[in-house]
Amino acid sequence: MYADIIVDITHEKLDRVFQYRIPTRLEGELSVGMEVIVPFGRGNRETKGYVTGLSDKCNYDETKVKELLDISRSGMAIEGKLVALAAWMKEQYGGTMIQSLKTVLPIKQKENAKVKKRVRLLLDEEEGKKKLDFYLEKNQKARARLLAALLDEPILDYELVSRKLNITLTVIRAMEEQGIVALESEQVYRNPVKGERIENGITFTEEQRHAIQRFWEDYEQGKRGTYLIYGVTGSGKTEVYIEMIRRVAEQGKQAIVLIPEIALTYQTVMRFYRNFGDRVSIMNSRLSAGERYDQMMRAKEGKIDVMIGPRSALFTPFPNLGLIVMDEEHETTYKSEQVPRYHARETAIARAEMEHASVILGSATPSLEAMYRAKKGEYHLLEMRNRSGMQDMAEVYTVDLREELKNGNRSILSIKLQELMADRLEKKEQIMLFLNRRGYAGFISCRECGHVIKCPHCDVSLSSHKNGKMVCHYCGFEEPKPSVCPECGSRHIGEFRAGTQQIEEIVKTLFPQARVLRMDMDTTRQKDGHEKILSAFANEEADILVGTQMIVKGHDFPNVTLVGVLAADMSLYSDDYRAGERTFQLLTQAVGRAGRGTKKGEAVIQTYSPEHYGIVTAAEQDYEAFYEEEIRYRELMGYPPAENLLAVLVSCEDEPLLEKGCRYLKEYALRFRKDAQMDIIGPASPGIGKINDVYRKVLYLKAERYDTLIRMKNYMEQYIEVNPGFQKMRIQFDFNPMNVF
DNA sequence: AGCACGCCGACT
DNA sequence: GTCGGCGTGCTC
Repeated sequence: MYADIIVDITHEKLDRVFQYRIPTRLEGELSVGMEVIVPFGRGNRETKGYVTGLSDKCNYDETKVKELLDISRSGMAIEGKLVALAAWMKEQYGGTMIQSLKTVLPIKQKENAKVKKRVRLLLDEEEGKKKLDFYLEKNQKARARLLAALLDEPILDYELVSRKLNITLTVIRAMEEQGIVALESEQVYRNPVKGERIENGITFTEEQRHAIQRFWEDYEQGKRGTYLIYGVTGSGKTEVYIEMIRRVAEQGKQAIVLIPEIALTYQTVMRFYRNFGDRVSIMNSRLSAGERYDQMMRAKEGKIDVMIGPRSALFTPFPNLGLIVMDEEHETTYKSEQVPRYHARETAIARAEMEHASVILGSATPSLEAMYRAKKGEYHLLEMRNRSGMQDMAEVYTVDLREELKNGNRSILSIKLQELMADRLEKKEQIMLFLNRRGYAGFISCRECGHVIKCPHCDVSLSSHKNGKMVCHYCGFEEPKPSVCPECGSRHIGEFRAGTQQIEEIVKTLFPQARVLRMDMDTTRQKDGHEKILSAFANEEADILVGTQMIVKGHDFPNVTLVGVLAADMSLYSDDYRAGERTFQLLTQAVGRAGRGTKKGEAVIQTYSPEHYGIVTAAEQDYEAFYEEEIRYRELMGYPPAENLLAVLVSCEDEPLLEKGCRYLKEYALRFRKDAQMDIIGPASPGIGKINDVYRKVLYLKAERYDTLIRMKNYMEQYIEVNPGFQKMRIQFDFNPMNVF
């Protein structure tokens, strides 16, 4: 037996697997994720390493393979656990072990290393000059070079010495032994935010107290689990998280708080700072690699109790993890779009199980997955239905755009919305106009009757292609675009097209006196564009903010009393099975933006399908009703979470070969399904059929049980590895995908 | 990163 | 010859 080992993860050149023979006495004892001691390099010095795989074949010159020495009992603590998590991720989501390890372990980068090594001159100037003459005389060039530089500047960065002066470590060591220089390292931690701890005697509502108590009773008894806090906007979820974390931290354990990147605002962070002082740290994409690494080291050394950050913060190397909080659990950014395509929710639960910690999921509009599991009893459901403040929910009007057309209004702004806008401008209150383009993929709909063309097999909208056809992204079904509506015969059928720029223009012509701000991909491209626009709007430098979904997340604008959702259908008829869920979430958030201050808010939802349950339930702010309806659809169609879906993305430069490969793969998979319940649909063309001259195809496997899909993934991975025909093809797996390819 | 190997100039 | 210093390249 042989073991794949990666040695201590510090150096780029060593960031690959080395194979070692497993001594008979350790056979059966060794498993993936363990920390071991191996002889390494010419001197066979003992080095720490991690087992990343086990096999009975030797892929290297048999005579050069060494035997591994022992299992390391000491450092088994943190990295070992994360390596085990990486192994779980590889098995769960596919890809290579190295890819998983890289997402899990903080990589020390050369110039950003935690310890900054410096070389210091120990001699005074006179002695130094004498020594320099001596070196020059003896023609010891490297030493002379270093000493000359040090006489100029007595302390030099090691980095500079080795790069610019081209002095190797051996030279420095030799001079160190002679007492001429010293090599020292200084710990420099960079802490991105400072704040002081303020104890606040907070009083909880009945619901908040109940949620905390439920969690804490279990925790004190040593019971760990996953809890879903379903709490409406304004019910005070953050205070609950903070209290739970405080109690866990008091027991000497640490907590990770995951939030969607976009919600990582100054206000959120300050709330945690006020409670945990400098025992809390933040991760975000704006931190440099070095700062990130420093945060990880602080965590590892027990210098902080709480780490806040997006998806990647899940891998904080806490020695004694007690709790993982995932706020806005339904957000799609928790799913990684790179291999391994892991979902932070599942991965958090897996990590918590491995390290005996609990997980708190929180949302005002829980994902179908989370609520489904909660209802099945896998998660504990904690509800908070009342707002802790006094403000009432906004009044919502649903406008039928088909009626508008009948009444001769062809504008994107309905009469109702125009009236309300005029009223707000008069009262000097603010307005948000929201165009939910997310997941928008050019569906075909009738402007007169609202009919949308769908796939007869998959019950998702067909996407319009430039070649005059409509296709299904799941099964590949194709049909020519119709010229009249198959429902009502109207000629007003076509692609729904509207952009934020056009809306801005229309608003400006209708209300020339209004100050309009636009926020979309174009206007936020520059650095901090996002923040600039939002703070300008918050300072009431504009009356109307027009934008895509990015305007409805986070930020509170107390003076906004009107929200207009211009075309709710855009996300409703995107081409994947999560369209309804996404629409409900976006509408709920959008409506929630209105009337956050003292004044009551109103919202207008414009749509061609006012009877669609996603829209009706969002207008009524009725999550329960939405969930019941949506889960029925998922069950009927076999979509997650009722069943499980695995997208297999195959790509290849050679198109005919790709098609052949997909057919083979499908046949092979069908042969191996044995008695397991499983369907395969496709191959279909993904949204982008070709990237950089590489063609792509997708197969979807649908199964009742998740482990059936994992087994199929493993079969397929094996199959393409041994079959030389697949050499030129790349294959990627995506479990329960959030987006269509 | 850390170690040995081999090249090169200086000195017995 | 051979000794010590220095740069290069490899590590299962």
